[in-house]
Amino acid sequence: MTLFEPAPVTHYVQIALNLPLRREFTYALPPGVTAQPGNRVRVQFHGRKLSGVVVNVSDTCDLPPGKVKSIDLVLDQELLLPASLLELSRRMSVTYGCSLGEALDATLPAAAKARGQRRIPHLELLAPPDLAKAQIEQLEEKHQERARVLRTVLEFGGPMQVNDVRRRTSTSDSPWKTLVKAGLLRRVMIAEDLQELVPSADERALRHDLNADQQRAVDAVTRAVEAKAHRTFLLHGVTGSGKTEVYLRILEEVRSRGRSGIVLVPEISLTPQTVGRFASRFPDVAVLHSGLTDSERGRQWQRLMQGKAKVAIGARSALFAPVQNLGLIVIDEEHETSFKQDCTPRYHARELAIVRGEIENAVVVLGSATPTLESIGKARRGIYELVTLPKRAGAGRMPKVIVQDLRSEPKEVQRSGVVLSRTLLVMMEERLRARDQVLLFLNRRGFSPVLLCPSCGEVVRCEHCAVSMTWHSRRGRLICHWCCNEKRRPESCATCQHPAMHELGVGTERLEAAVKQRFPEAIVARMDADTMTERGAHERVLGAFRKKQIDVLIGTQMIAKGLDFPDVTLVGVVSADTGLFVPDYRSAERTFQLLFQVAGRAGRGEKPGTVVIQTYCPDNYAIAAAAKLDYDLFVQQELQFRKQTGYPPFARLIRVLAEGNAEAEARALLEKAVTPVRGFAEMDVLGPAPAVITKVKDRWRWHMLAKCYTQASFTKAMQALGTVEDLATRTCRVTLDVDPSSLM
DNA sequence: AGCACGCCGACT
DNA sequence: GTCGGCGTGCTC
Repeated sequence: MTLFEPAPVTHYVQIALNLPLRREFTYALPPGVTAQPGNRVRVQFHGRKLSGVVVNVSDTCDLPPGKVKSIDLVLDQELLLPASLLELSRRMSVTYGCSLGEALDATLPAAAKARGQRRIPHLELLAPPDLAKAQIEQLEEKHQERARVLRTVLEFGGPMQVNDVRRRTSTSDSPWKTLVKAGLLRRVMIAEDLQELVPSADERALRHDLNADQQRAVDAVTRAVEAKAHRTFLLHGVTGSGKTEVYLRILEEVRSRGRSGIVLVPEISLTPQTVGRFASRFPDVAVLHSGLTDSERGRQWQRLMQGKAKVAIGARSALFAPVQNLGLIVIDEEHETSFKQDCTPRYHARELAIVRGEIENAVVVLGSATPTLESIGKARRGIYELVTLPKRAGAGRMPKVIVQDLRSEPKEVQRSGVVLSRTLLVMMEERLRARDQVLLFLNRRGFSPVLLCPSCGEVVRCEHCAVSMTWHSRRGRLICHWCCNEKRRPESCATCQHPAMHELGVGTERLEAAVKQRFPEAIVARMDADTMTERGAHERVLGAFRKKQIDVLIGTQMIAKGLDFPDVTLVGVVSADTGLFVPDYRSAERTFQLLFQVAGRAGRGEKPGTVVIQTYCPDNYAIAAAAKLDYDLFVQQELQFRKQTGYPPFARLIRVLAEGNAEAEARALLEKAVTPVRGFAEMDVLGPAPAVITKVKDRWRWHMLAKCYTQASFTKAMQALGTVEDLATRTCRVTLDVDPSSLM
C-alpha cells in the first residue's frame, strides 16, 4: 500500500469526426476508461450524437477546461483500427483534401460501424401495373420526375432500392415521396439483398504450368516480397496471357511466408467466377463486396485482423482490408476507372495502394493489358518495375484487325445514317452463315444523339443542361443523358418552323434496327443501359448469347470488357471515332483502351477471330495503334503528347469545380478559389473556365485545373487549396478533385 | 454537415 | 404586428 494514491490523471483524446471539418476535437476520457488511437467512440457534438475515431491520446489539454466534454463510450473495443490504416487515412486526407474523419470513414468497413442486419428502404409498386402505366402517361407532361420514378420502378419489376431509383432517375427524394403519398408506390424496408457472392464451385483454377514469361514475373515479385521492402511492379500482359495465374502463384508464395495479400478487382469483375478462381486455391479468402450484410462484413474484418484469413479480395474499398503482415497488393486491370471514387473522399485506390505498400513494406503489383499512361510512364522512369507477358498463354490467338476507312464508303451509304460498311456487311453475312456469333460495338445509346433542323441548323437542346437531347425511338421521346429530362419530339423546328427534324448520328437503337433489316433471319439483341432496366436482364441476355440463342449482340461499353465467348469470331466496331473528340486529354487513351479491349473479345476459342474497326480517321495514332494491337506504339506517341502539353504522367492534376445557380456566381467563386495558387512555381493553372458541360440540371459549372509538375508543388498546392471547399455558400458548391477521372 | 441565431419581406 | 426566407458562425 502506497502512502499516496496516484493523482487521478485525466486523459484527453483527439477525435476525428466524419464531417467536412478539417480538424479534430478534444474530449476527455471518463475516469477508468481507456482508449487508444484507432478506437471508435461515441461523443456528443454540438447537440448530437456522433461516432468518431480516436487519433491521439495525451495527458494534457490546452483548451479552457469548461469547453471539453467527455466521450460517451468506447465502441467495439475488439475492432481497433490498425495503426497502419490510421496512417493510410492520414495520407488520404492530405493527398485528396478531405478531413481525417472522412478518410477514416472510408477506411472503416460500413460493416464495423453498425452491427446487425441492415435494412434498406426499397420502393415497390402498389398500384396495379395498368393503372401505373396510365398514371405515367398523365404525369409525363406536368411532372417529369414523378413519371420517371414510376416508370423505373415499374420496369424493374420488384422492390427497388430507393438509392438506386434516385440515381437512375436523377431525382431527389420528393418525387418518390409524393408517389408514396398518392398510393402508387410503397416504401418497404427490406433486409439487405443478400447477394451473397458465393465463390463459384465449378471455377476450379487449374494449376496451369507457367510459361517462361510468367515464371519470370512470379520470381521477380517473389524476390521483392522476400526482401520485405516496398516495390511496385507493373505487369503488362496481353489479353489471355495468364495474368491471373501469375497473381495466384505470387499469392501462394506470399502466404507460404506467413504474409497476407489483398487483391483489388474492378467493380464489374467481382463475380462468382473471379472470386471462385481465388477461393479454389485459397480456402481462407475473405471476400469484401457491397452485397455483404454489415454483420457479415464485420465478421470478415475480424477474420482478417486475427490472421484467420490471409487473402482479401474485393473492389476499391477492399484496399482497407485490415490484414496482418501485409506482403502484397494486387490491382488487377489497373487502368479501370472504377478504382477512383467519385464522391468524397475522392481517392484513387491504385495510388493509395502504393502508399499503403510504402507504409507496410509491401509489394504492389499493377496488372493490365493496356496500362494507364500514369503507370507505364512511371515504369519507364524506373519508379515501377516493368514485367511483360507478351504472349497468349492458352490456345487463343490474337485476332486479325481490319481498319475500314468510312470516307471511302459511297455517299448514299453515309447519308443513310447507319454506316455499316460493305466490308463489315460481307463479313457478318459470312460468319452468320457459318453459325458463328457477332458482336457489334457502338458506345452511344439511343437512336440518334442529335435532332437537327435541316433548314436553320438548330438542334433540340435540354432546357436544364448545356447539351443536345438524344432521340430514343423505342420510347418515342427525346432524353437528356445528363439529367434524364424527357420531352416529346417537336413536330416542327422550334426556331424556324421547318416541318421536319433530321436524325443526326447513330446510336445502338438505330444500329439494331439497321441490322435487323439487313439480316432478317438473324436473332439480334441489344445490351445497353436502356435495355438492361429489368432485374436480372444482364444475366439473361448473356446466358442466351452463351447458349447461342442470339446471333448478333449489339452493345455499348457494357459488352467491351471481360466477355469470353468462344464462338464470337467477328467483332465490329461501328464507330471508333465516337470518343476521340471529347475535350479531355485522355480521349486518345480511352479510345485506344476501348478498341484494344473490344478487339480482345474476338477469337477467344479455337477459331480465329476478326475485328473490323470502322473509322473516319484511320490515320489517328490511337486508332492506327489499336488496329495493329500495338500498345508500345500508342504509348510512345501518347507520352510525347502528354509531355508537350504537361499532362499526366508529367503532372499531377487537381481540379476545382464550382456549381451554382447563376453562371456569375460559379465563376466568381472560382476566381476566389484560384488566388492562393496563382504564380506557384513548377505548376500551371488552367482557368477558371466554363466546365465542358457548362450547365447540368440548371446548375452552372466552372472549373480550374492545377497541373503540378513536381511532388513539392503538388504538396504546396494542396496546402493552399485544402480549404477551398469552405468557400461554398448555400447556393454554390465547390469540390476539390485530385487525380480527376473526368474533366466534364 | 447540421443547427442556432439573426435580420428583412409578404401574410393572418 | 408575426412567419419564414437564407446568410453567418460554431461545433471539443
